[in-house]
Amino acid sequence: MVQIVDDRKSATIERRAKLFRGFADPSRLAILGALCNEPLAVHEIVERTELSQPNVSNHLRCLLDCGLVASDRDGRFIRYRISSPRITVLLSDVDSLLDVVSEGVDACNNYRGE
Amino acid sequence: MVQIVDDRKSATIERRAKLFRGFADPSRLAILGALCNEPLAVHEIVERTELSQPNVSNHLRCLLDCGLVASDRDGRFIRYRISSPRITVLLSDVDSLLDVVSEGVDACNNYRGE
DNA sequence: ACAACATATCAGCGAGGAGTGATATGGTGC
DNA sequence: GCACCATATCACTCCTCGCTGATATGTTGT
Repeated sequence: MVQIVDDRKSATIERRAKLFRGFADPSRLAILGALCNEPLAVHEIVERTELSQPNVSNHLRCLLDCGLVASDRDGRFIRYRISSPRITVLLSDVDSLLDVVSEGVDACNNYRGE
Repeated sequence: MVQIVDDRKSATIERRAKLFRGFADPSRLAILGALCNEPLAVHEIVERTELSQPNVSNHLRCLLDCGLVASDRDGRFIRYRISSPRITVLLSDVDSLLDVVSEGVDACNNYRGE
């Protein structure tokens, strides 16, 4: 019983962490940022983010499997788009949190992030 | 000019990524989750999360420097608390996003997260 | 069917972070 | 001042992730 509750709790935490990790990468954020404006094909994402094509594809695969983006075939293109408005909400909430803590985040070098 | 804009943009993306990375760890999420209910001293966090004491201290240092938590000395204890309600907002955003994508997140094994 | 473009996949390398164990610092009450 | 508790710090190892380069798959027009 306690076991089950603990398992559930940690499962939830693991999920949250995993989802956060989906956002915790500059490349994926760049991709999501680009897709926030409009759906884009892979080569368009490559152009705008200046990431390599395999790199973009790899991240898109990850984002797709996680359900953060969706894809539609359009001729020989594959058009990707944000899967849920909640993602946009999350991204803008992060920005408003950054308004408060950006200074500290920049300064934090413990587990350095750059 | 374009340079500057690009730098700013990427700086923002880097910041977002760094901030997300702050949340992208089960231990830190457990700590933040514990602190969401009430301020706690370190040893209390250790008890509730069942993490090792040095581990908790390390993460607290990181969270403190990033400005995600704040601390007050109380006798020989040091009491930590969530620094901004926006953090709670962010955490609940993630949960509501998980309502939609948890299935996919569980399934995603590309960059495996467990 | 073939050429050209769009996208996906894979192996391998390099780097950064998380946890541990041992130890140091700091505050408290006797 | 000393024993004790609370917290912080440090060195080290392991593991995972992200990027690249080469290549495969797939689609379209001729």
